[in-house]
Amino acid sequence: MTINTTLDRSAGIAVWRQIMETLKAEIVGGSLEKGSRLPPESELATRFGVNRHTVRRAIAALTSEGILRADQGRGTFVTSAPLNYTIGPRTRFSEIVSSQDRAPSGRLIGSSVEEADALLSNQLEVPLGTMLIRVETLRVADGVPMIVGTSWLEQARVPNLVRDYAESGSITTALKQAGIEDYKRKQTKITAELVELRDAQQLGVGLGQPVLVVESVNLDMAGRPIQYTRARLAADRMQLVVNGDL
Amino acid sequence: MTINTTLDRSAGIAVWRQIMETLKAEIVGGSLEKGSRLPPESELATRFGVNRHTVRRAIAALTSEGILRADQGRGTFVTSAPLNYTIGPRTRFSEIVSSQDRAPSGRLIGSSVEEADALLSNQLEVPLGTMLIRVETLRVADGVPMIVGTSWLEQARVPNLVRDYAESGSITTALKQAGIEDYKRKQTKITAELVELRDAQQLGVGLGQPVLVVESVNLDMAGRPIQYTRARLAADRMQLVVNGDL
DNA sequence: GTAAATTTGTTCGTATGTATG
DNA sequence: GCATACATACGAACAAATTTA
Repeated sequence: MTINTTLDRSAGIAVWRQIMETLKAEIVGGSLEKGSRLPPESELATRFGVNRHTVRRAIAALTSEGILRADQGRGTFVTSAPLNYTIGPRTRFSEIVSSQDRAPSGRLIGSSVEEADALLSNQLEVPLGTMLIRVETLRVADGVPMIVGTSWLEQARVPNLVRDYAESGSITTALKQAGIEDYKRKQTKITAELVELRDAQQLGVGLGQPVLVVESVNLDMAGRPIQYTRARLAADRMQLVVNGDL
Repeated sequence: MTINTTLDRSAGIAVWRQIMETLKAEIVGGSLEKGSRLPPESELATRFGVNRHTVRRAIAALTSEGILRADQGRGTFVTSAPLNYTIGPRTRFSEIVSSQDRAPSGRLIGSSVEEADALLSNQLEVPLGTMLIRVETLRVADGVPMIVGTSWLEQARVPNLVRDYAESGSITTALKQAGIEDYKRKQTKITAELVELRDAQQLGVGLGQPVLVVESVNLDMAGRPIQYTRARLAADRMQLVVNGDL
């Protein structure tokens, strides 16, 4: 299925960029699989109703992102497949990534201690003003930034979280060292926004691009909220997959 | 909180558009409330490091979207705040998006017959070239357009789908008349994209805004795919909520 | 193995859109 | 409104690498 390709020439978005986005969406959507060959530039130019140069620029942008590779005389090929991120009761980023043969890594990019405001006290079921640890993390697969996440946890329950996370690169491991053996997802809220500057820099996403925003609450085995997270996902590289009814 | 902004001059997105998106994000984010006055153009020009002409163009775009109103001599004011519409535990996503069945305030905005391409034949498990019915629907809540959906079904299995849908306003009913008593959701994929021109018009969303894209497959009771749907949701008005007990 | 066809890569020129001052 | 600089888009031609007949 080729995605609808009506180009808008007065929206303040360059045509080559609109074509780039369309192609990327088709790759993420699965119409163009990893390893498959793109139609020739001349054919794409006809399809989009533009000059071949314009298609070439879109391809060049995708090439510099590592999504395509062009071989003179042979064609242009899809080099990276989209990462599918399945959410469910036992969502673990590292499990998802490694099951798709990619090397997972989480990096701590910041942390602070702050008091619970109304939203956080409600989500974590703690009194207003409770001291919370806030950690900012960047999750990378195969060297490609995928997710920027901000998590809040009750400081009293995980006093050494920042140190343990920095050592292991894994929240699961850090929580275990605080005596929390396992946890499960309570609820997940999903929406889309335009990327903010800091996230754009962290994710290597262009300004004006959309990100998936996933807000979630994790419960310990006693059903008590342990972690509230607001994650921003590079939408052009990821897709959430939910099995069964939604 | 003003959203910090580094402008990119060769990203294929015009500077006036980057400024427009930044201002819109601040309005959506609540920094600029409805009725409040924008800083003067000259001040915004300084803040963004651009010429006043460029700021004016961004403001003009927001004015034509009905978000701002400029009064000569007085200033520029925020005239509309975005509304939020949450899909929660009480609102089944499937009821709203693909099936549009039990509460048929969905409207048929188009239909056609086409051959299955690689993606569709894979999703629906039919041979390449199988004749499919494609239906386009628009879902409106409280008079506000929320979702544009495109569904494909095998024509041989539901030859009178369009007529039956038009009569009943319900895909469930139309499927029953084709002998398909019930169906269930197989899988849902979620990603975010920039809105396409046609969807922007249908949804009343500004170009350059993100939409949630939800792709889903429905199975009949024998486990055979019956319907593949690709729905686009106005992300600034909606939020998907997934409960942990999937 | 060679020639032709295909496909990407490069270089001109021209016109239009965007942003500044 | 006007002059300037740069980015974007188009068109034509040709070169280089590869595949196909």
